[in-house]
Amino acid sequence: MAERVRLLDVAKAAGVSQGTASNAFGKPDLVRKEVRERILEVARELGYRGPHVMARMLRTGKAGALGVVFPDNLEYAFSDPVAIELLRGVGRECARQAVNMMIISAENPEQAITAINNAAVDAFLVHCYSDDNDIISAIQRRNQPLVCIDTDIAGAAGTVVLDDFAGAEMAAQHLIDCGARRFAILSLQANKAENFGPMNAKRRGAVSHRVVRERLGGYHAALKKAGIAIEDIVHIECENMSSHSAEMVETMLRDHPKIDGILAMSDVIAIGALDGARASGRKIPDDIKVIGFDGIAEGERTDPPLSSIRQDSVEKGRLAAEMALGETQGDNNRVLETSLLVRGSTR
Amino acid sequence: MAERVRLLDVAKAAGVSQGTASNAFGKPDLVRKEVRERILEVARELGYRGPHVMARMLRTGKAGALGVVFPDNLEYAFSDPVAIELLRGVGRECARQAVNMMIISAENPEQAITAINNAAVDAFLVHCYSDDNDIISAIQRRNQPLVCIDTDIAGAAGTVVLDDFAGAEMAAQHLIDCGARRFAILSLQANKAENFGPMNAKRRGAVSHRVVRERLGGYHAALKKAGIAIEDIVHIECENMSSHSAEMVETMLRDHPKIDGILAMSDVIAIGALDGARASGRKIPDDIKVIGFDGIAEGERTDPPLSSIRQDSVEKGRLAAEMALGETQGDNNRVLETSLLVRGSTR
DNA sequence: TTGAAAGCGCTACCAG
DNA sequence: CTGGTAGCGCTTTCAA
Repeated sequence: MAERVRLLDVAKAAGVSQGTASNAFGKPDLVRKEVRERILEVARELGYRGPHVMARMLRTGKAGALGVVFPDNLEYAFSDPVAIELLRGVGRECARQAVNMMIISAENPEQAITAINNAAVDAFLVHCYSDDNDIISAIQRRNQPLVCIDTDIAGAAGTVVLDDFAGAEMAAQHLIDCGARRFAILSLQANKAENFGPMNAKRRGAVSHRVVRERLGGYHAALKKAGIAIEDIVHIECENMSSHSAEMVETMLRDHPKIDGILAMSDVIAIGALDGARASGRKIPDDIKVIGFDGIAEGERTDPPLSSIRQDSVEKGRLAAEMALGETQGDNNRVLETSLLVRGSTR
Repeated sequence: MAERVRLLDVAKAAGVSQGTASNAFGKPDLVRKEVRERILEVARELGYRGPHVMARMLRTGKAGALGVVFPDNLEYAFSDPVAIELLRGVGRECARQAVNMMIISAENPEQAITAINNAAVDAFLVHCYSDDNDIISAIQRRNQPLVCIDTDIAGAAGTVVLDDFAGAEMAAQHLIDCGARRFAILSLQANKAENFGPMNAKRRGAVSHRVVRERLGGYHAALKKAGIAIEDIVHIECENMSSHSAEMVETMLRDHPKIDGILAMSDVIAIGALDGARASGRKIPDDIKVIGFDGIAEGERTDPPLSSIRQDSVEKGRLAAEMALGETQGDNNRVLETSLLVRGSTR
């Protein structure tokens, strides 16, 4: 590889100072047209590739990139449909603001901390369920704007969450309206430690993930209002994977054959629930009604199509990116609304 | 915000030279344990946040990130299931090599060029169909390793493509084996210019996108061998969107009601074809057989489940990332194989 | 408008 | 093992 041509070389060859040459590239208005064109011409002749990115970064202190981190599970970003929608929204806003998008990737938490420390970015976006986390501390140590999605983090520059309580309440109320009386709740992971399977009262009381806590609260509120005792509800903690929830549901229906309403905290879980219920010989929605949460596109093509609580994940991502990149203008705590999406699995 | 603490401040306060302080962070083995611990202690007291990323980059010349570009359509990355699988593979390899992943984002080609010039990365990965492209020129101007996926680019450090010809041949042969005789080919976009709708012979001769050219060749080879004249095949160029291909197929079946085999160049297109055929009153696979290309997960849940040519997009992405980040070891032109995936839409 | 020169903060080298 | 120091390539004052 030939030796790199530097701005100074161009300046000398063009007979101008380095400062003027710099302006020819970065602030064309400040250089007389004639001079500017000569500089660009000389640059081309010398094979100058334009200002060195890292040098400019160091000088200006701007990275021109937004860091995106998924601390709970770093490969999750490209596996979960909801995370992908989020990324689509983030990408859209980044494009609008002419900023690149840095996905922080790592195989384990320790490596993630290094990855964060090595990332040349101007701000961070974090999607996670938990808030006590070495990864998050590492981000905060960088002392750059940090916006978190779906959880509250102390000291964050902004927060974008859903009105999860209201959404869950809506879901449960809908199943009640459809005539369900014996409920199972399929929960997302509730704590840092993986502990899948039936949840007893103690575990339900120790939920640390905000999303799970809120949605559980919403479900319970609606069911209680309908005269259903919390103790009569079956609670199961699932991995956010259809194949896993399908198994869980098969087992569950063996132990609790009278269940006629399933409240799933994600559509991915709900889709597995449809499979599990069908495999257990149930007709949906006649024998069991199922409602998910998120409103992902895949829910249109399940058998039967999945009812859900719709959220706008794309907009959630876009908004978060806007907050992270923005000049912290005004309201930094956004709560987005959800809506009921009725499809075949509940009617 | 408080004034930034620099490494020199730490060094002074700890009574060591800047070089030693640097080593305490970056090359701990070179510093006596006792000294190192004092340095780290002092750093903590002073609130030093660790080496400045951009400064280190400038000094070492390493960015610790891989740039990923989708020149054909910059929002495409998070919309197309195949692109997402690709990203998952790229992300996996980046994680393995402890490198972050920079998604180049932009709203238009001009802005994309700026985005590329502003990206602090060590190598580029490009997924595209066309090879003549201002965006690609901009990447090449950076003079960094460039690996391209699904197309050949002159001067690339590496290339990962599919054996598209063989895959397409397999698809067409399968439909023939299933008894189809009157074919329609639903093509991906064939050229830079969008020109959706029926393709005449002239347009078929002017296909610039490698993937389309190869797959078309494969389809034709198998059909010709079965005694079917190319002129009797209906060719339609589709946008890679199910809703679009569904419309196209409805129209097509009105004009060519006897079609009994559909060869789609992507599963996304094929899924729309299923919808369109069903809307036109056809039974699948009895009246029409449909086979896609890619083998995406969504194909399992369509009605009926979609037959396809399976490719391993995750591995494709991973391999490309490995080549881009690697020391250019050995074979830089990989051709991946495909396999036939028979499901309900062809039996 | 243009030129000269001062760093941005760090790592790598070389000498001890 | 440690210290001193050059310089990565650029942008941005400040003066002319």
